[in-house]
Amino acid sequence: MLRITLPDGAVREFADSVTVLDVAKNISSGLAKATLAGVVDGKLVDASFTLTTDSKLQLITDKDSEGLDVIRHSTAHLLAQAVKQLYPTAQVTIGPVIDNGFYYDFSFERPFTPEDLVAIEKKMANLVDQNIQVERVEMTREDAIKYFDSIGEKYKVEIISSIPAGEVISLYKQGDFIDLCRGPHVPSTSKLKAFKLMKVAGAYWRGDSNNEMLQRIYGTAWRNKDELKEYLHMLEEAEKRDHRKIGKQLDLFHLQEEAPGMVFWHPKGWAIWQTIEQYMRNELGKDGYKEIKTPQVVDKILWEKSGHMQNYGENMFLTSSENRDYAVKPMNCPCHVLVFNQGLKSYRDLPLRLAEFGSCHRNEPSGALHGIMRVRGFVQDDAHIFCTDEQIGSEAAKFIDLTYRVYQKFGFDKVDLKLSTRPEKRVGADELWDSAEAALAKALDDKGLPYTLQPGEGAFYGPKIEFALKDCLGREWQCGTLQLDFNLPERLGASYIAEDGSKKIPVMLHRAALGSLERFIGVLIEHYAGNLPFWLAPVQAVVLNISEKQNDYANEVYDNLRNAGVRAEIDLSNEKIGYKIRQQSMQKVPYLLVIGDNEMQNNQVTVRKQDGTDLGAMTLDEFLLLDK
RNA sequence: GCCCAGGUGGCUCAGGGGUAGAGCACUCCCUUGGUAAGGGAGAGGUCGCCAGUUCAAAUCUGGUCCUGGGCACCA
Repeated sequence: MLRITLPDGAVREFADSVTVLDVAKNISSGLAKATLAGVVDGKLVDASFTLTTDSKLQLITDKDSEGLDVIRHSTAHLLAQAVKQLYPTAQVTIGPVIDNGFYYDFSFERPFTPEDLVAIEKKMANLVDQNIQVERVEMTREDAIKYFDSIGEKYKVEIISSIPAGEVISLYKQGDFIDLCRGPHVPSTSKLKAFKLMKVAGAYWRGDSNNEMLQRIYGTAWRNKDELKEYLHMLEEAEKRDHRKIGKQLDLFHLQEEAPGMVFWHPKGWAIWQTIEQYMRNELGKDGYKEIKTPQVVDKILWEKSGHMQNYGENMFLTSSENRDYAVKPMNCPCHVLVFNQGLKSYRDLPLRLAEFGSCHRNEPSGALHGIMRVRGFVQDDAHIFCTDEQIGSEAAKFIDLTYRVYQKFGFDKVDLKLSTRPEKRVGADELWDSAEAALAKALDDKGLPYTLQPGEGAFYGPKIEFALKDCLGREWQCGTLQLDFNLPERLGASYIAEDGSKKIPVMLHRAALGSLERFIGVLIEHYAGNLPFWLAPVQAVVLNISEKQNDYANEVYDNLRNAGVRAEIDLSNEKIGYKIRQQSMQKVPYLLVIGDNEMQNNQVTVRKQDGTDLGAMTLDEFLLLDK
């Protein structure tokens, strides 16, 4: 007698052994049809899994997130099966589930073309129609290696060899296609109803750029056609928010090949920039930072002393003059230490917070560039805090507060936090790392902020906290950062006189809230789809006349707006009001001020918001109070 | 840096060995019109760059630069 306990506590009894699917059938035929897999005592298994002892069982259908993952995983196998049928010489490697879908990496003698994708997708649909059963087979390690070796799948052989001895080797067979896989999988290909192949891309075998480049086919898979359609629609909408597209439409900036990875800011884009910079300058002032400015081009010797030449040299732009070698600064930190080093410092001077909107250049690999999100020339809202060991915690807390305050102002409330701890290759005593990591973790915990731990991902000179924001396509961009540094002050000879009269080396905190302003503006544009809030909008209001008769009055309003500090423009062109409103609406201007005979007579303006709301007629003073 | 796909008027894109096309934008004229495109006329391109094949190259080939999607990278 076998007792199976279901999630609702109900117990069903069976003779001796029973499969997951049998249990589903025992409950209802509808459920049996919907069952994709099961969770037995916490472990995800196939629907064909046989239970032989009393167990807890949860049936998995496409309603469960595990079910969707199983669908995606099985769709990856379906892709591999289709590829093997169409191109028998292709070798299979790995095919995991990712956000919204899956990919599968192949080794093949020629690249897959977009036409190939169409053919493969067609073949996949055909295999679904055939309703092929998916079976699990277990093998010994030797047999599995022998088998994959015999069919020439050398990557699979390599994978099996790296599976720890003692682990069960499971294979999945659907028709004539057999793949090494942990599983579980859907019981038959007919369960896969909504998928689409998205793109081909190169990817290194085992993620190592020294290895062969494989061909990765990306796909998306869903529970049903409607969900698939919804996802594709979401992607289209996200593309409309792309900062590169909106940057062009709104005439904010451009990039061109004469300066790859460096931004040409246009008047409207620069207006956004200036607003942000001024705002940050003010916030930094509130927190006791002192702003400085340091050189762009600095003797190579400094970078050798700082360790940048050795550790970061490949990414630095070099130049020379009169037999002296220089580097264009990739970071501001060494220069800030040089400022700190001017004059004898006392413990009374600490914490010393030096801020700079410093322009940096990094020679990023060409393939890494991405709009204004990943560039070679950028400016950070950078600052370095020189402090004692004891001050690390409070300074970290103060900075986290600043960052959240600032993000909130810009409209971001979803931030991913990461704490990166000591890497294998590092400087500084372990006790120092212990206390530094603990100080950062405590600062986060004290504020009740959840974070992901990234063990070993810290910089060689200290642990760090990273603040990441997401772009419209879900890509994460690191913006804020807080890094402890026990190394650089010492290397560059920074010191202060402690309370007891001894000479000590200060700890240095590298920190930026927005990170690169270029990237931050890119994220902002996508976050708001170009509809920036009033305080950030490059053009805040446009004065529109109905006809020539109101030109003088319109100009007067326009002058008054600018005198009141509003970034205003005026359109007196010989066009109908509907046309002008369309033009300015597409430019995403927060307020349009319409002036006709009525307004002129009453000394008013009629205000139309960007979303189309008509706020009616009001005096200019009343308008100016709207966003106060 | 690596793999793949692109680069055609200001913008979005079509064309694809025989002397370059559309829509929008732009200029001028008519219209002075009340909340997302009024009408007419006109101007504008060495088809990314450099070679090669050809009687002839935007079109084919090679190289190169840039952009895009991934991968790798992001002390």
